[in-house]
Amino acid sequence: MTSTQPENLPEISPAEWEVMRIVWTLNGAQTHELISSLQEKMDWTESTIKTLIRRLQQKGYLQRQGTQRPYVYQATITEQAGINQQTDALFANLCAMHVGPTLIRLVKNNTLSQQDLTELSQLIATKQATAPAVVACDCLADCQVENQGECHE
Amino acid sequence: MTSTQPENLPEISPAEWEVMRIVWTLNGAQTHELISSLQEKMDWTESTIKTLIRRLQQKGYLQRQGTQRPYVYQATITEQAGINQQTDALFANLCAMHVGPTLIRLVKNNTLSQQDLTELSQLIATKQATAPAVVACDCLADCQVENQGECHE
DNA sequence: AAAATAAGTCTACAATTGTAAACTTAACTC
DNA sequence: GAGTTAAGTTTACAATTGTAGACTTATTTT
Repeated sequence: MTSTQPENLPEISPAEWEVMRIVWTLNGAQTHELISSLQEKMDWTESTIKTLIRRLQQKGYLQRQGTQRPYVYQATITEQAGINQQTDALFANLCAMHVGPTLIRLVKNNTLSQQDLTELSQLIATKQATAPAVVACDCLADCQVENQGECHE
Repeated sequence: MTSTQPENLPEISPAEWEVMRIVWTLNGAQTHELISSLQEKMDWTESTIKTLIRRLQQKGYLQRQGTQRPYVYQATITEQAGINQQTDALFANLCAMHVGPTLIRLVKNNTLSQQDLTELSQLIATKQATAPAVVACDCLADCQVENQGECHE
């Protein structure tokens, strides 16, 4: 897997993630926008949201625009970069053997556009040229050596 | 997305996840196996590992086998179920518009077996019949209505 | 300019998580 | 069966996270 930690920023927590989504979606947002958007979805007080905004600034994911007071908060990384960070963190800890079935399941369960599917399909065709017959488990340091494929049995 | 919370067990934390991987891989394990396996990878004391084992039991993810003392700890959910739980939790919080590119990236960056690729390819062919031209953002409750596709611009 | 409001900061506190020492109990070894 | 060792339990403590009240400072309104 390729690791995509843009800098070495600390991770975005689930609650903080909700704030980032709005900022990304609106391409920057003011406090009151964040408050009203988030309160439609989450049962949070203003105070909670302000805390999350502050922590995201401290962590380096949000930056204020300008010096006048209705500040606009901007994200310091793109949404896709944020998503990559989250997915990479997750996939880095999955058994290699289970990644295939997991991706199949995700493709199955999510709505993809025609273009996504076309791209995927091309990508797969390319990969088929060099794909191995099986992907071995990599959960144990010595799995291949000692268990010779006997792990997960 | 399909939600896969097998029961309503609390979530498995990252450190706990490492323990589960070994249990899954070895199809059940004793304390000393967990300790030696994990210490090859993580810089943890025995004590830390014992704590994680205990918490996993409390959370309902590990169960002891038998009554004699070298207990064997068994997982109460399959590895794939655990992985599904983790990935579903993550994907449930991604903007629908970004799921496609994210899956493409994951397929690109991971090693898949010939069979995985074949299955994926068939799945994609099936999906192409009914896939929409575009997948709209679902970050804001009223994104479609109010922003008419203007979000994320 | 005074009042009202919105924005921002400070402080707080409980739950979860990472990390681990110390203690107890069962099992194995001589 | 006494001692050693492995396993299991209890307790602990700091960091992070979720959650939020209270206070301060700008900004806007009348």
